[in-house]
Amino acid sequence: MSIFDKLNPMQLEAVTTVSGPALVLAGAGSGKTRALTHRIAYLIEEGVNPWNILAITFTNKAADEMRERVDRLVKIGAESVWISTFHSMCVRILRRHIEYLGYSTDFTVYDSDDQRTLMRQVIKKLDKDPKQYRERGMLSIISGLKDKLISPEEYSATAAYDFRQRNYAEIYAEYQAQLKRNNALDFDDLIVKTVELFRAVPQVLENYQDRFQYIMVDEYQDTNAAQFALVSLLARRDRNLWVVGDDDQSIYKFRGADIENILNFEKVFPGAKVIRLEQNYRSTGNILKVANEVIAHNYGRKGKNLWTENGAGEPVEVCQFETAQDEASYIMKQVRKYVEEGGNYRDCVVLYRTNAQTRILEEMADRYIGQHYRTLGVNFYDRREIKDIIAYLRTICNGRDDLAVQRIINVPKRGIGATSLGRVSDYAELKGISLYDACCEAALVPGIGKAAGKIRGFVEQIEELRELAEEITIVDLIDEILSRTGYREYLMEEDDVQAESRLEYIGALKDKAAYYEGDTEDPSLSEFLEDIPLRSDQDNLDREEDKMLLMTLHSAKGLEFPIVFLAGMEDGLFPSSMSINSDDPEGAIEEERRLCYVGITRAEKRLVMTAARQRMVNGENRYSKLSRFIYEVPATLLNMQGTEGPSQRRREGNLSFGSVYDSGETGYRGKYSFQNGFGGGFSGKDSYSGRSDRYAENNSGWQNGGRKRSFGDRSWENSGDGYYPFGNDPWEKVFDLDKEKHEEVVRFGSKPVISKGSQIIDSGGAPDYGVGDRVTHVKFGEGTVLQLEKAARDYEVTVQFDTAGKKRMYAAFAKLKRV
DNA sequence: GGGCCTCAAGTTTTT
DNA sequence: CTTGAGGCCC
Repeated sequence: MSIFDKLNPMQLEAVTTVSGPALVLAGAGSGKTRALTHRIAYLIEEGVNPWNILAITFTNKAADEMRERVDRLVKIGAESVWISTFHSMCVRILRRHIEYLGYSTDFTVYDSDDQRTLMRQVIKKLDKDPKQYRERGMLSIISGLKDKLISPEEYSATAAYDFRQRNYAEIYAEYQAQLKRNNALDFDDLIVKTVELFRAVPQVLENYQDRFQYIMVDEYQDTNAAQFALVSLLARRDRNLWVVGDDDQSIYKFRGADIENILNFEKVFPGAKVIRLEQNYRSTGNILKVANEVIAHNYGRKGKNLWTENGAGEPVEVCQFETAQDEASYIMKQVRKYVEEGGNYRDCVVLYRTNAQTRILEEMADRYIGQHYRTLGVNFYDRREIKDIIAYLRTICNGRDDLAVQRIINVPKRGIGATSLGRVSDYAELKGISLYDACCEAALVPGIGKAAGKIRGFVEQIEELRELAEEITIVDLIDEILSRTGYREYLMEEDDVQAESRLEYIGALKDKAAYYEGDTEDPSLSEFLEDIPLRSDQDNLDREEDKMLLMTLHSAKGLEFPIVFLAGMEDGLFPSSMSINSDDPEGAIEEERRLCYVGITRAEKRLVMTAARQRMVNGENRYSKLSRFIYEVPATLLNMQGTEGPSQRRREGNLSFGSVYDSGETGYRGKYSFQNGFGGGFSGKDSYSGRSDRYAENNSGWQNGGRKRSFGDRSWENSGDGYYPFGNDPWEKVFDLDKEKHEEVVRFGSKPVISKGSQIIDSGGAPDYGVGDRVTHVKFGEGTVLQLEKAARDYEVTVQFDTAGKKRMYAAFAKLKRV
């Protein structure tokens, strides 16, 4: 019995395709990684030297997992197979050969934070208006250019006649020059420079072509033009390129992933064999049907039809709640129930569109399931305290790292401000030395004055630490940094609330250092620091730990869970209003739809999609309908559960609209314009004349089936009842009366709601207290109202608090209670 | 130099 | 609401 006997015919076909270009279209849960690893085993069995095999993934996690599986599958020679991410592969190549491109081999890799710092300096240096040329915008333009392998020179040539583009070109060129001056590469450069190297030095390319005769690429749908060029160069000679991907799971277009790479594979590699893996082993029949229905709404697909032999399973659940809090507590209660019935926390995951949603979910998780959850959120290495400590380590390790020095020279405060730093920096540039070296001779810097002594203090600290670093472990070195520089005290003083957790994170960094030192033959600080920019939180995801996970949909790619909650299934949130209102709504929404498909197909047994009618977004209450993606699924496939308990808000009665539209229970007369982008689903042009309650019942197939309805330019037939099955949303009643001002006060029950443009702000209305009344405030305690005046959208109240002094605030936010 | 204030902005992000 | 950056004043 061979390891290949368990493969299905298509998998076997994929695995035994040894030479020539091959495109494996692998649907979600169709055994993609299995095919990949088995193919490596097969190649070796067929006599291919493991040394000649290269497998490229996007994440460290995927690479680690593949490594492990190959090791298990292949007994001899597995360790010689090169399994790596695009980026770490490029780092390895560049550390050997980058001198051809005029960099030195000990280059630093800049992470996104470093990039922003550098970009800020570039914009300042070139004296560009920071309002018009924002760091983030510039970086994304440059990243987009690099993804397409467009150099500053090439871009500059095409941008000759456009003022704005000329400025972009100038910024790009300067940014690149600064990187080079710092002997640094950003993430995109890792790929770009490797391609440059291969193009510039044929013998190096040949060297790697000899080495990598069999190339495999995972998640091929996520490659960008630069990565494609890299792979093409390597595979050009032998044409043994085997790629696996799923066009329906391409969710990184916004980062330059070019779906065309997969759609055009056969054109670029004539004679390519195309193999489809369509049997899904992961999900129940119902879940798969829902996934297929949703993704069928996309155009220009390669076309796959996923099927499964698994049972139908339970229907997919859809639950809409009044608020995001209700939604979150429902999810957590469901998890708790599942565990009480014998399940494990680790079977469950909550997926959502934006990181902003984590707060409420975590709050409710704390309340209902205690510590049995973990959030994949901000990257560990992106935390401020971790970056600070790393900057110290970087400075100790290598004095030429200007960015690191800039970060810490005044953290904790040493009285070295922007002016002094600027003087030292100018001096450094003038003399062509590094910032740190300039600090070492601070006394010579013109106009430096008293700051010289302070800078000397900093240099002495670093020098001491540098000497220590020779003798002690990295773990101890971190402790020395904390105590000698006063960083620990600095954290304590800065914010006592977060200080403790920040110190815990630093503790975690020490753990990582300890692990590295224990695990490495000849540990060195520079090696420890070297690949930190290439590491992410995802790498340490521990699925063995019995904890429920919270993460964004993007982070969930490649994972699977018995029970998946898709939270925030609201139009405007998912798909995001950004996508709905983008220049290319069709394309942007298709990408969101693929993301939805990714989310749905993570589920093995149970899928619950939840939404809130009302959610705080950017401090404002936003009302939303269910996501359009839910309406793309025939209602018969879904178990619509309505809200958990009756809606308090709806019981308050109907809205009335200022003085113009004041109505009773039945609804409103007049012309209603639904706000642009608000709540999703309707564009600014959409309007309805008549009674709003009729709108809910009769217009556009709101609640009855068989009517055509549309969102923007797209329209489709309602395939049955079940649309908007949850009664009248408060949202329905909110609209924009005054188009000039885009601002109107409407009344929602007893509570006025103010709308502004496409946003809705909750307001407290007239306070139930007056001047002279005694009131309490959650934070400030008791006090006496001194003044109360009507402001533009709210009342402004001035209170003399007994202990907290005099405060002036908005009534709606102050939430004062009469005593 | 640094504290305080105001203002604007705010997706997703494997590396 | 939250965060960050720049402006202003001491």
